[in-house]
Amino acid sequence: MKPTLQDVANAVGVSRSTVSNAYSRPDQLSAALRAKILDAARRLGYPGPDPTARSLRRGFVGAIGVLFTSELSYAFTDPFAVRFLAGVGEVAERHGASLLLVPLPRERDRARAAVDNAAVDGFCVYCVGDEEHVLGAIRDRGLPLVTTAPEAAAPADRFVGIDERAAARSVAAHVAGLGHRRVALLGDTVLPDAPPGPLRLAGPGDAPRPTTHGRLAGFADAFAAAGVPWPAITVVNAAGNSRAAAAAAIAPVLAGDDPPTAVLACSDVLALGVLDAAGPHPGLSVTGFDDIAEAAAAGLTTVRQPAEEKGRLAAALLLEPPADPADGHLLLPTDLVVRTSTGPVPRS
Amino acid sequence: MKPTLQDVANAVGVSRSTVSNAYSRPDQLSAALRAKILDAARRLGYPGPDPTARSLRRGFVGAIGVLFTSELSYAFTDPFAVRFLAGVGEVAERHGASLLLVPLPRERDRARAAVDNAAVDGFCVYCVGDEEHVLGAIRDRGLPLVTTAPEAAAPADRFVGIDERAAARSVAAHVAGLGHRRVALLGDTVLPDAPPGPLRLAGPGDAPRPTTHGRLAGFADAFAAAGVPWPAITVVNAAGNSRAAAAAAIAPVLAGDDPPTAVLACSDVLALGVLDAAGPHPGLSVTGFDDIAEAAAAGLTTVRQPAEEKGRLAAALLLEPPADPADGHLLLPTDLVVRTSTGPVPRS
DNA sequence: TTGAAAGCGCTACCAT
DNA sequence: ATGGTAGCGCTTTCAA
Repeated sequence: MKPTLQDVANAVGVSRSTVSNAYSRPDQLSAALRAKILDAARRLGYPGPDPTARSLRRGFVGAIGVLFTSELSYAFTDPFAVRFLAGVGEVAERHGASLLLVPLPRERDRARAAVDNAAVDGFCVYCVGDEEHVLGAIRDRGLPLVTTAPEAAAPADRFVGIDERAAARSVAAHVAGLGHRRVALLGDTVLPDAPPGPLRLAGPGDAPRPTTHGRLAGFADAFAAAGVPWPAITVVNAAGNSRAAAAAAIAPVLAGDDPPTAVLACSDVLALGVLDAAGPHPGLSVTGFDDIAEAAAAGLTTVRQPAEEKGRLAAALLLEPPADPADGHLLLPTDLVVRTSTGPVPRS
Repeated sequence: MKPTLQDVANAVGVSRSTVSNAYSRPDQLSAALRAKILDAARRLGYPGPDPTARSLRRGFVGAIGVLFTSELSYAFTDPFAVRFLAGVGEVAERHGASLLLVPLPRERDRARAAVDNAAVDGFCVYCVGDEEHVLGAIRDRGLPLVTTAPEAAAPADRFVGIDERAAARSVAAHVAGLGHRRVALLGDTVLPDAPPGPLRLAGPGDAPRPTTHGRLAGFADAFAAAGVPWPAITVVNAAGNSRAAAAAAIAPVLAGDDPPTAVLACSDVLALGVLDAAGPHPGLSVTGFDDIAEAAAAGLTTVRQPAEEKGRLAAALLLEPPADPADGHLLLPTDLVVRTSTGPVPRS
C-alpha cells in the first residue's frame, strides 16, 4: 500500500495535523520538526498529500475545464482553436492552474455526464454551436463559466468574443466595394444535417450556430447595402471546417453556370479550401475569417481576430474574476486584412 | 449551500446508498424509484455526485496527465506537439478520459509540486529534455507513465518513440550522398545556456537533451561514413524551437567565410527558419525533421515520424496497458521524405 | 508549537 | 431491492 499522511505521522511520532502543516503551512511548525517530517516522508516513499483528498477537503481543485463543443481531437486540428488554447494555457500557467480538456460525447446526456464528472473550478467553453445543454450543465453545478459566444452567455456568465456580425460586414463591404454582385457564402454545418453544397436559407437567422448566423448576417448586411438581396446570394454548406470539406462543397458551385465572382467563407480554413478548389478559376475573389498563420502565406483577405488574446482573456476572466460583473463581458477588436485573394470583378 | 447526495436521500426518504446507486448502478434499484430519485434531485438542483468525492472514494480519477517538459504555452506553438496531443486526445476521447495539461514551472521543486498535485491516473510525458526530476516525481507517486524518450524510460515505464539516431542518419546520408561535405547541424538548446550561433562540442554526446543528442549522433554517423569527421562539422545552437530563433542562429554562419553547403536541422520548424534566412543563398541544401504540414509546402526534405500515431499510442499505452510489460516499449517507423530543399553541391 | 476532533461527499461492502 | 456502516486521505478549527 502507498503510505499515507497518517503513516508519516506515526513514523515521526506526531499528529496528522502536524504532518499536514509541514506540507501546506510551513510557518506553523519549527523548521527542525518540518525537516524531520519531510525526511521521514522521503524515507517512507510518501509522495505528499493526495491531490484528490486535498481537493475534497479544501473545496477547490486548481484546474479549469476547457470545453470544445465539437470533437476534442478535432479542436487540435483547427489552428484558431489551438491558438485560443495557447492563450488559455499561458494564463493558467501563470496561476499555477492546470487545464482539464474534457472530451464531449455527441449525445446530450453523455455530454452532460462528462461535464458533471469534471473535477474543475470553472469552465472555458469554446463555442462552436449547439452548446446550450453543456452550458446548462455547468450552470447547474454552480461553476463559473466563460463562453466565446454572446448568444450563449447567460447574465451570470462571463464572455469574451468579437462582434461577429460587424466583423463579417467589414470583409463583405470590401468585396462589395470591389464590384462583386454574384457571391457565395460558405459555412461549416450551416444547417445541422445538410449535405455539402448549395443550400436554401430563408435568412441568416436560419443557421442555428450563433457564430455562423452572425457572420452570414454580417455578409448579408453589406450586400444588402450594395443592392444585393439575400435571395440573390448563394449559401453553401461544408460538412466540417476543413479545406477538403470546403473544396468539396464549393466545387459544384464554381462549376455551375453563372458561378459567383466571389466566395466569402466563415473561416480561413474553409477559404483555403476554396482556393484549393479554385485553381481553374483565376479571378475568383475569396475571403476568410480569423487570420490564421496560413492565411498570410496564401495571400488571403480576411478578418483578423486576436486568437491568443481571446484565450488569455477567457482564462483571466475565470482566474481573476472582475470585481464588477459588468466587466465580465469583453468585446475584442477585429481588423480587415486585405491581401491578394480579393480583387475587382473580372470582365469576361 | 449546494445540495448533497444526502439531501436528495432525505427528500425522497431513502438512504444515501440508494441515491448513489441511482446514479452509478441503475441496475441496483427499481426503475420507478430511480426515476423518483432523479426527479427529486432535479427539483433540488443536485447536479449529481461530486467528482472529487467520487474520485477519492473510488480511488481513480478518469483523467490522464499530459506533461510537456517545456512551457505549456510553448507546446501549442509547436505543430508536432499539437499533433501528438491530437492523437492523445483521440484515444482519451474513446475512453471517456479527460486530459489534464499540467504547466511545469521551471524550478525543479515547483515542477515536482505541480506533478504531485495533479489529480490523474497516469501521465504521458512529451519529452523535450531535462525531464528526469519530473519522471522521478511521477514514479514516486506510483503512477503509470509513458515517455517519448527512450533514455528517459525506466524499466517500469512505458515508452513510444522512434530511433532518433537511425532516422537522423537517414537524412544525413541523403545529404552526404549529394556530395555535401561542408555542413552545419542546427539544434534547439544544444547546450543549456549557450548563445545562438555556432558552438564547440566535443561530440554529439555533449548535448544533454537526449533527442538532440540522438539526432546529432545520427547526423555525425552518416558524415563520418562519408569521410567527414566530427570536428569538421559546424554545430549551431538556436535559442528556442522557432523559425525566428533558427534564422537568427544560422545567419552569421551563412554569412561567414567558408559557409556550409548544407544545413541539417533537428526539427522542421528550425529548418523553415533556415530557409527564411537563406533567401540570399540559393543552392543551400536544408533538411528538417518530423514532417509537419508546413514542410510539404516549403518543399522541405525531412524525416517523417507519425505524429498523431505517437500520441495515440502513448495514450493507449496508458489507458489499455499491455498484458505483457515487454509490449510497453514501442518503436515507430520513420521515412526519409526527399523534396526540393536538398540538391547537389552547387559549383561556384 | 502541537494535537484531537470533526468532517469534506461519496461508494462499497454486507446485511436484510 | 434497499439500508447501515465504515471509511477514502486530507485539512481545519479549536483547545492545550
